[in-house]
Amino acid sequence: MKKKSIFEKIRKIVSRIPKGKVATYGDIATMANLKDARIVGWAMRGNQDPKVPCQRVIQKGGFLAFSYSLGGWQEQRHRLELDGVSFIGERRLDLEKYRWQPVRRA
DNA sequence: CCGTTGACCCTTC
DNA sequence: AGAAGGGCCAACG
Repeated sequence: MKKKSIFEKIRKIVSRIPKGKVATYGDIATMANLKDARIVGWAMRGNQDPKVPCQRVIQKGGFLAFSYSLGGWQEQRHRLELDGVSFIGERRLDLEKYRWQPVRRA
């Protein structure tokens, strides 16, 4: 069995985020069996794959990431708006409403 | 192999 | 209530 990089794992998880939903780095880190959210961000930063909706990956509290490699947080916000996500402030969204939780009761 | 970096989060002063 | 620092894990040089 070939050793898969964490990016492969993260990419798979992020790809599973449904449209109109968002996930935090901390949650994704937990999903990937990791203990730190930085690794999640690091994986994206080094590999901005268009197949990975890294736009749906935000910070805790619903705040967008400041360093979005694909054009900044405003570009990320734009993409999320296209997903149907309503923003509260300049770079904040309703995390309580759009938080993607994989196994939270059917 | 050791040191540095990194799109973060939490605890403490 | 606000600000500062440490911590954790993985890849790159």
